[in-house]
Amino acid sequence: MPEPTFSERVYATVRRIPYGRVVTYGGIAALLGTPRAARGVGSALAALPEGNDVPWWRVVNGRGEISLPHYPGRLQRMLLEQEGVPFRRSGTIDLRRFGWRTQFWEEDRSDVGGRRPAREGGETNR
DNA sequence: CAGCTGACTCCTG
DNA sequence: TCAGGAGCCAGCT
Repeated sequence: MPEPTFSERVYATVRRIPYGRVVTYGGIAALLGTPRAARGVGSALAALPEGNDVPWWRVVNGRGEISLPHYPGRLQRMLLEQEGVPFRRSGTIDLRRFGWRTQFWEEDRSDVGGRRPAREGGETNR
């Protein structure tokens, strides 16, 4: 296992999320060093097999809500509430209180979400 | 190797 | 607060 795939690294990171905490897709991507790969994180989790040891339910979107519109039984919400993570009436989670390492990327999100860091000089680095 | 798709995120009106 | 549009990534066809 010389070069773990992106998905492998995603799973490894998700396994480190503490019980009762949640992380956003973009947050996982940022921890992996690729803050713009939030979509890739979603794809990786979507490919998870049934019997896995990855707490995928602790991953939510940037607005603190479940990103599984077509998943039956509200399973993710049930599991989170079971861990003590409360949902507001609007169906969102307070990431400021339950987000793991949330304040870390609150300091600088200029790289998150498909947006590139400004680079006004217009200078071609080479 | 080109083209699509999607458990994403951000900006603007 | 909500809808529309655009950008970025990994995995599949």
